[in-house]
Amino acid sequence: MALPSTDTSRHDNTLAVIRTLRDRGPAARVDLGTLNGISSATVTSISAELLQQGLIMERPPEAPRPNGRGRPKTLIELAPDAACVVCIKLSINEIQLVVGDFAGQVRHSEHHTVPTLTLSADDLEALLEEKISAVCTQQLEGFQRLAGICLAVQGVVSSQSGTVIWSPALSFRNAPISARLAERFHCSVLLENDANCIASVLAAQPAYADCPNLVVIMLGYGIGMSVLINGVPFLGANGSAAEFGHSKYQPDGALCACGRRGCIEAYTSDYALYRAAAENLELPSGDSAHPSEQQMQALTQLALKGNPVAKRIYAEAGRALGVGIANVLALFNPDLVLITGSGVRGFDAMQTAMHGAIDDALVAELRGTTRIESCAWDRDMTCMGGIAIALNATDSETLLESQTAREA
Amino acid sequence: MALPSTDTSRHDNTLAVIRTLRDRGPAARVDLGTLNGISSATVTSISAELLQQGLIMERPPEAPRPNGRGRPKTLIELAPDAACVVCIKLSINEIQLVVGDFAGQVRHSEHHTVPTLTLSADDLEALLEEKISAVCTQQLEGFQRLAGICLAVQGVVSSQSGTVIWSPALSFRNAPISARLAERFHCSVLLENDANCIASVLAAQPAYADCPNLVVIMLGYGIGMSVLINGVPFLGANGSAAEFGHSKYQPDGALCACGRRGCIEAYTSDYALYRAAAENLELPSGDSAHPSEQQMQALTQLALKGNPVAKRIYAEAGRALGVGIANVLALFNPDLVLITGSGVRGFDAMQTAMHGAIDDALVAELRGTTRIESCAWDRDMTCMGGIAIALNATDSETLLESQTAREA
DNA sequence: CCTATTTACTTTAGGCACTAAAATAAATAA
DNA sequence: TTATTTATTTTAGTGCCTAAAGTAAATAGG
Repeated sequence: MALPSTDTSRHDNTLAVIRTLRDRGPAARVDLGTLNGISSATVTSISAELLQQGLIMERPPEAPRPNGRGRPKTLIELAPDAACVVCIKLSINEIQLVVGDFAGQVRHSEHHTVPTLTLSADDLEALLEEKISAVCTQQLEGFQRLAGICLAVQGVVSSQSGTVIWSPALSFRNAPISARLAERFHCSVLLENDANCIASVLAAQPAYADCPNLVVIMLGYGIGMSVLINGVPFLGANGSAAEFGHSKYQPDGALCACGRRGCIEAYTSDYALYRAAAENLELPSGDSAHPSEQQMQALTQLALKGNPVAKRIYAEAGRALGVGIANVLALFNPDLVLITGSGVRGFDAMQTAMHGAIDDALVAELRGTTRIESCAWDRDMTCMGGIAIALNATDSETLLESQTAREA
Repeated sequence: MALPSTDTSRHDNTLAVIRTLRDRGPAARVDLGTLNGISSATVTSISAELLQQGLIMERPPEAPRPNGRGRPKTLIELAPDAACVVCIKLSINEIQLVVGDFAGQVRHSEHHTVPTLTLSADDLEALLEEKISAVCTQQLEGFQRLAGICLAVQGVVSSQSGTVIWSPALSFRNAPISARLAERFHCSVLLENDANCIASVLAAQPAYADCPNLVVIMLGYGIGMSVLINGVPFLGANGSAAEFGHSKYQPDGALCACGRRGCIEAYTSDYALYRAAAENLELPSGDSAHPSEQQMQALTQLALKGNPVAKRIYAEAGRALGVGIANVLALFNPDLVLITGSGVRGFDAMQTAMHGAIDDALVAELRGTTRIESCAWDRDMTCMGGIAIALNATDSETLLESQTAREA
C-alpha cells in the first residue's frame, strides 16, 4: 500500500548533503548531520545510497595523523566524474564555454570570438550545438554524463520558457533557444541572465553570507543588475525584472541604446561615457559605439588624473548611478548593493558624485542601513555562477535518474 | 524514543485545513482533502483533533435536500468564537479599530479622531492600550481569547522588531510600540505597513488570483506601495522596501514632505496637487497642507471638467506617476500594477499622461505584459487586511497552545 | 603491550504521518 | 426493501526519522 510517498524529507535531506559537500568540500558524516540539522544515523543511510549510486566516494584515511583521540572521521566527497555541466556565456562578439564537474570545479574553459550580432536564432543554436559537441568529444571522456547546460545571456531572458526576449548581443528577439540543445544533448538546458549568475557566485561567498537581500549592479558596455531576495534571484513575472540600466535618471534625458531617453545606462555605461568624451577629448581611435577596454582605460585614467572634462563626465555618470541606486534603496531596501562588472574600473571617479546623489535623494530613514560597496571584476565569474546554478538544478534530476535506473 | 518530530507535515496540513475553511467557508472533509492534496483519511484525523480543541464545529445537516445521492457531506467550519483578533489602523489624526473573529468576519468597527501628530510614543501606547481594553470588555465577551493584534501604520515600520521607523502620522521616530501591548494583552502584536494590509486583501480576491507578483500603489495624502512576490509581501532588509512615493521623478524637482526634492509624492499626492493648484486657482479654504476630501474632490472636478490649470497639474502628476511606474516595471516586472487609495478619485485625470510617460520611458520588451489597473477605494480595506494577516499569523500559535494545554 | 577512554559510524527499536483499501454510514433510485 | 452511490472512519502497511545501544578505530597512560 501507500505507494506514492508525499514526504519529501528524504529527498530534501539528500540534496542538503550533496550541496554541503559541494560548498564545503569533503566532510564526515557527523559533521554533515550537524550542519544540516539531521541525525548522523540519517546521514549514514543517505550516504550509503549515494555511495551505491556512485555519486559520492569515501576518501581514504589521510596519512597525517588526525587531531585528538577517538575514531578518526571518514570523509566523504562528491565523485567529481559522476556528471558534468557546461556553461556558455554569450556576450557581444564573444562566447565563453566552461565545463564544470559534479563537485563544482572548473575543468575546462575556452573563448571564441563570434560576430554574435550577425547570427540568426538558427545560426546561434547550430553554433552552440557544434561547440558543445566539440567539447563533449574532447573533454568529457571521463564523465559519466552531461547533466545540464546553462546559457548565461546578457539581457532579458525567460528562464521558464527558455526564450531570449531581448539581448544586446543578439539582433533577433523572442527566440526560444534552449529546446534544441535539450533535445540534442538529452539534458536540461537553463537560460539565465548573466547578472543572476554573478550574483549567485557572490552571494555564496562567506563575506556576503549575512546579506540575504543582495543587489548586484554590473557596470560595463551595458548596465545589468540582479536582485537576490532571501538568497534567491528575483525574476519577476516574465524574467525582465531588475532592468536597472533602463530605469530613469532624467525624463527626456540622454539617448539610450534601447531607443528611449534618460535611462541610467545612457549616462553610466561604457558607450555613454565614451560618447560624452568623444566630443571633447582626443581619444584612442576605434569603434566609438563599442569602445574597447583600452579606450575605456584611457578615459578612466584621464578622469582619475584630473582632466576636467573627463572628471565632469564621470561625475555625471556617478550622479545618474546614485539616483538609480536611491530608487533601488527606496524600492528594495537590500542589505547590500555590490557594484562590479568591467566598468568598476571607473568607480573611483564616480563614487563621490554617486554618494552625493544618494544623500540628496533620500532622508536617513529611507536610505536605511544598506551598505554600498564595489567588488573587483573577474570575467570568469559569470560562468562559475552558471556552473553552480546548473549543478543545483540538476542534482534533483540526477538523484531521480539514478533511482529509476537502480529500480529497473 | 524519537521525541522531537522533525516532520512538519501534520502542522502544515492542519494549517492548510484551517486556511481553506477561512478562505472558502464551510466544507466537507473530502473536499478539504482534494483542495489541499491530502487524503480524506488524513482530513478525518486532523478534523478530529481540531474538533476536540474547539477550533472547528460540525455544521448540522441542512434541511434542504442535498443534491444527488450518496451519503450527504458533513460540513465543518471554523468556530467563530474560538478566538478573535484586533486590527488598529493608524493614520493622520484618526485611528480605526476593528475586531475580527476566528472565521475572519468583522464583528465590530469603530473610528476615533485623535491628534496623532501631538502624541509621544508613550501617549500612543497608552491610548492604544485604553482603546483595546475598552473593546475587550465591551465586545469580546463571547470569545475564548484575544489571539492577536495588528497595527496597520502608514510609513516605514519594522515588523520583526515592532518598531515604527518613520510615519507621517506620528512626530516621533524609531519607537518600538508593540512590546507593551503584547505584554498587556498576552498575545502577539504585529506591526504592518498599511499598504501591505491592503495588498493582502486584494491579492486574496479571485479576480487577482492569477497575479502572484502584484504591485499595489496607494494614492492619497501620501503615496504608498506594497509589492507581493509570489503572494507574500516583500519587506526588504528592514521593512522600508517599496517606498515608491520617495523614488525619484526629477532630481532637484519639487519639494517633498520628506524634505528632499523630486520624489513622485511631491507631484502626485494630495498635498502636492493642492499645493500646485493653490497658487493659481480659487479653491475652498482650509488647511492647504492637509487638504480635505472635499477640497480634493473640488480640485479633481475642475480637472475633469476641463479647467486648463487643473488639467495641467493632473497631467504632470500623471507623468510623475508614469515615470515611477516605469521604474517599477523595469525593476520588478510584476503581473499587475493596481492603483488605489483615496487619490484614485483623480486617476482619470492623470491616466493619459501616465500611460504616455510609461510608453516614453520603456521599449516594449522592457514594458512587458504588465497590466496597469485602478481599483475603487474602500477605507475599511486596510483593517480587513490586518485582520486576515493577524489570523494567519496566530493560527500556528493557536494550534500550539491548544496542544500544550491539552497535554497538561 | 594492554586497557580505558574517546570519538565516529552503524544497527536496532520505536514513533509519527501519510496513504490505499476495507468497512461502515447514510442518503437516493428502483 | 434492496441496490447503488457517496462520505467518512478504521485498518494495515510503508517510509522516514531519531535516540539509544552496539561496534569500530583511534589515543593516553600505565
